[in-house]
Amino acid sequence: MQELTKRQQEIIAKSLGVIAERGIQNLTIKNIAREIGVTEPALYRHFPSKFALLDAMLDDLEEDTDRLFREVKANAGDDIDHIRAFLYHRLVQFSVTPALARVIFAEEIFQDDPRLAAKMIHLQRRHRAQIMAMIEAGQRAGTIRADIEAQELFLIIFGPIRLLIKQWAHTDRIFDLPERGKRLLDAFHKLLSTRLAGSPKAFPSLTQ
Amino acid sequence: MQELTKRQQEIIAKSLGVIAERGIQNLTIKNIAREIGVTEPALYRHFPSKFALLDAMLDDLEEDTDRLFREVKANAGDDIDHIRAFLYHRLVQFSVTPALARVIFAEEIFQDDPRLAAKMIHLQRRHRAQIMAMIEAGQRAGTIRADIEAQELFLIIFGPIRLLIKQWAHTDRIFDLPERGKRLLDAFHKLLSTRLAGSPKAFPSLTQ
Amino acid sequence: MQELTKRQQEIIAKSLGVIAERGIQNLTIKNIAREIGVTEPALYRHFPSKFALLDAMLDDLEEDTDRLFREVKANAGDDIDHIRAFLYHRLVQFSVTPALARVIFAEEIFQDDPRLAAKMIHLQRRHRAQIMAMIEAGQRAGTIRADIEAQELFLIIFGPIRLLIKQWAHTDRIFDLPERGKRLLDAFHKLLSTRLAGSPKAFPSLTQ
Amino acid sequence: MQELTKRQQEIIAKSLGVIAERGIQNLTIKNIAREIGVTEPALYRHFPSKFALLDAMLDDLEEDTDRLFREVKANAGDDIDHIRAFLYHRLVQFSVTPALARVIFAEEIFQDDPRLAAKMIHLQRRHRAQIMAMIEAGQRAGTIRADIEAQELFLIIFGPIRLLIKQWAHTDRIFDLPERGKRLLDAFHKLLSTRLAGSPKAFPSLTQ
DNA sequence: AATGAATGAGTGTTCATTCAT
DNA sequence: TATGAATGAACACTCATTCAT
Repeated sequence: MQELTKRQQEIIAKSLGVIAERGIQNLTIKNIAREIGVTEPALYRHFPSKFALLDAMLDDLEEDTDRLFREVKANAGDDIDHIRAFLYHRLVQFSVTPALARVIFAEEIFQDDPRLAAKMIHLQRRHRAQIMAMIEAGQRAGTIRADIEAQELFLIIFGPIRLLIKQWAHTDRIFDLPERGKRLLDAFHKLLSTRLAGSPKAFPSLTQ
Repeated sequence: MQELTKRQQEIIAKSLGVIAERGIQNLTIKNIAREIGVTEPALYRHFPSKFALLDAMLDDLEEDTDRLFREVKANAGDDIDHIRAFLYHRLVQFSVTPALARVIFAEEIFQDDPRLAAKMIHLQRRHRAQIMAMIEAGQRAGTIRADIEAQELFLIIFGPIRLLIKQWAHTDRIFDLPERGKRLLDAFHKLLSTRLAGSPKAFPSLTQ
Repeated sequence: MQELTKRQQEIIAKSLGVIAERGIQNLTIKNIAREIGVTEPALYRHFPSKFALLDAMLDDLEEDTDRLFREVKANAGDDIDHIRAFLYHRLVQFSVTPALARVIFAEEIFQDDPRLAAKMIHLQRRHRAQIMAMIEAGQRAGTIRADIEAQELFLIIFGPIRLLIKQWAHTDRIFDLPERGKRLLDAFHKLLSTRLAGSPKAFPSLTQ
Repeated sequence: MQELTKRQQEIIAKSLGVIAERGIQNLTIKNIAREIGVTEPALYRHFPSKFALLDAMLDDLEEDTDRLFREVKANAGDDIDHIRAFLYHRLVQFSVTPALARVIFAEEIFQDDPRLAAKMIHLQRRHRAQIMAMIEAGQRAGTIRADIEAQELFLIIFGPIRLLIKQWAHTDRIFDLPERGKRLLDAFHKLLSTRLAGSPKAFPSLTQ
């Protein structure tokens, strides 16, 4: 989790580009090198191995997500607002950097290296824990319906978002992801909030 | 979509075995051949290419799903019952043949071959259409809440199920998938049904 | 230590050829393949890895040596005759297959793989034990001088032979190895035998 | 054979360290640079190529050996004493700088570059000539038995020493090399000296 | 005197596929 | 219906070396 050099950041960025355009199974050293305009060995000056590159990529991803969690929590609103804001800005993030979506869904491939698989699982577990904590807090505070267990609510909230992202990625990003996401989040509001109907809060814009 | 020979069926079955045990990225001709106990060229007697094999595998999958749809619809109950029954039996199917779960989530890899990608998308589109039709029928019949569009309801129903399956696969199938699925489906009942509370129908057992 | 196929034997033979001509550090898959006249992947049909190839080569070597030991012991003569016969025929073997000499002296390179290093050491230990046993038997029988410990005698016998082989290999095999060996073995006779002077036995010719 | 700078000497010393710890086949520019704590290109300030480095290393080696010869000859004693003293102090040298042993036995690798190979051979030839001269002088003076040719005596003296060093290096230097060497040298005394039994001279300690 | 960034050639290895038998 | 033997293309990675700074 150390600081990345400029070049390392560039490599990760271009790698995400390769993933976005050709899928993660085509994220080869050769393809990355070609994208950057150098030969393959050049990459090894910046990352000691492909594993290290992917590892740094996942770290980057985790940091991004953590930052989003922090920013969302720093804003006003109750727990349900926080969850909705997190998910919304996540979708915005994806729509800006579509490769992230493909990375998220690439567990199958990370599965190949046990260390990356472990990291991916750890990463997902942490995010799940964050969301779960918000849900439970909302249930205790009475803003989220409590007749369904938090465990199930997590699936009900996160599952549709994931599926939406997947549909978006698979339809060549034909629709506006955040826009469709809003409708989904409104539905969440209707389904899960204990507040009487009434338009839910707008999403605060974040610094990044 | 032609009839498969006994040997072809065996190859597909063993291939699913390889996927279940080692992931789809390890579904190589060599691994399949080893599993069956023949040499690699032998496979080419039965399928002209790896593509053809995967193609047949997807056809198989589609047929399975279609059969499940038919059986579910043949049973009594309203639309919401049908949807719940379909999803429940899907989970049972997965828990019996875990490889199916990995195939479902392997779109990334099928993506490599445009023909397979198209087929995968077509397949998913068809299933989505079936579910959507049920949802819309339920909304018209007044059994499913109509204040959320069918489009969103589809995400809200299918997304959590997919995520549950993924969690199950990624935790080495540590929990009982159909059992956890039931709790999720109960939650769906609470969220989506217009019927007053009351235990939802039990799931009919199907022939297969 | 299983049976080798014809092709495997050929590969080992050609590999020895590569070693003889270009040194063991140039024993690359590419060079072997080129020598045989196939592409590199073809070799992997016959040996699963380069390690397996080298492993089989060492096994072959050990078998050869063991056979020589057996044949030598089957001949008449006392222990000192056996030792001398073993060494002489070893030199003949080397002069026929010069690559063997380079393999013998290639421990440095085998050292790279811990499994091969272990095998090489095991192999040398076994041969040393065989020679030592002969020396000690000779000392007990009174045919070999006993005022020097067997341990030292082993060095005194084997060391010069090794050095002679090395000189021969390093001078591009300019001299007749067995011929020069004979003179060395005669010297051994003078130095180590308790028998009165007199020409030592001639070397029986072996079947192979 | 020009003077080496301080930095060049350090590089050679660290290179010997790399050889001692990881073998000569791991003597890469990268490993040397890492050992010294600089980047790879830095080495090229001090040696124009890896060849030049190895070349200087061999020169160093030769100089060391020559110095030992001179010092040994400067001491009292007859030829057989000189030979024994030379060998003994060589063993001491090796036991102090184990890398030297690995260099000595790395001819295989030097073989790759014809210039280094030539140098190595030249070096060995010169040492051989020195030893041979001593042997022949001893034979003329009547202190070394003359019924075996000097050529063979060289093998009989140098071969066992080399083999001992090799055993020592290959057993991770488990035994005391000079100590075991003494016993070997005592055996030489018994075998080669014409002097009647009686403890051979002790080894003079040298200045270095 | 040293570095950051790069390279051409080469390493062992795996892949889907072909072909003669 | 299967095998033994092979292949072209690709894979991640290492090597000694160069060059601008």
